[in-house]
Amino acid sequence: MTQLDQTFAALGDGTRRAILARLTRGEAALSEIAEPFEMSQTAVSKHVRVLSEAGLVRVSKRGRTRYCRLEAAPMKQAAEWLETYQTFWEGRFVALARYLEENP
Amino acid sequence: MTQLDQTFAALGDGTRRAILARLTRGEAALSEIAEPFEMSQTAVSKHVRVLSEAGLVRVSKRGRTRYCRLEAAPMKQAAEWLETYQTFWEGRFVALARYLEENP
DNA sequence: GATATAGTCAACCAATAAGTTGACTTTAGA
DNA sequence: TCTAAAGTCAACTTATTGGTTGACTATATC
Repeated sequence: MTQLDQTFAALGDGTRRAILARLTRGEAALSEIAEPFEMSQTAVSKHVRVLSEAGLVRVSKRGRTRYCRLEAAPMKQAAEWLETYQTFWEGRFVALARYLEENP
Repeated sequence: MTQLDQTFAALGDGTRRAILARLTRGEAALSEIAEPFEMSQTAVSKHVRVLSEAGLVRVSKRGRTRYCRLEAAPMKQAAEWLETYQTFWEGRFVALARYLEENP
C-alpha cells in the first residue's frame, strides 16, 4: 500500500473521520476520543492505530494515558491528487484536454 | 456507507485511481481499461463496479461494449472535506483555533 | 497495600474485499 | 452461419476489516 492508498483508505470510514474532526479541537486522550462512540475502547483504539499507521495521528504516551494528535500532512498529497480532477467536476474539460494534449 | 465513505474508500486503491486517471483522457471501453493491468478483466470489471457504485464512473452500453466515463462530481465533497484540514497541514493552527473559539 | 483507571493484547467472529476460473450471453464480423 | 470478442455471472479462495470479549500490564490514587 502506498501512502496515498493508506490515506484514502483511512479516510473511508466515518468513525475515523470523526476522530480526526475531534482532534482538530486539540490533543486528546484515547479514552476521551472513545467516549462519544458506541463501541468498545478497543475498537476505537484499532481505528486510531489505522490512522496512526497512515501517519494521520501521532500517539504519545504520558503516564498511563495515550495522547493523540492530528498529523494532517499526509492529507496534502490526497488533496493534491483530488485537485487534478477539479476541472472535471467543474465541467471545464476543454482546458484540461488542451493541457494534456500539450503535455503528453 | 455515506457518499463520503464510498468516495474515499473507492480512492483507496491504486488500481482504481489508475482507472480514473485513464478516464481523464476520455471515455474508454472496459477492455481498453483492463488492458494495461496484470489481472483478469473480471477483476477490473469489479473495480469499475466499485467506482460506478461510488458515482465516480458512469457506464453506458453500446453494442457489446461497455464504455466508461469519468464522473468527478463526488470528488468535490471529498476535496472540500480535506480542505477543512488545510490549515493544519500548513501549520496555521492559530487562525483555526481562534475561528473555532469564536464559532463553537 | 488495595483499588480504580488507561490501555494493550490475543483470540475469536462475521462480513467484505480482491482476486481467480469456467461457463455463459450477446453482439460483430468473415 | 461460424467464430471471435466483450462482457457478465456464479462459485470459490484467501486476506483484511471492524467489531467483540476476557485476561493482562502499567500507572494513579486512596
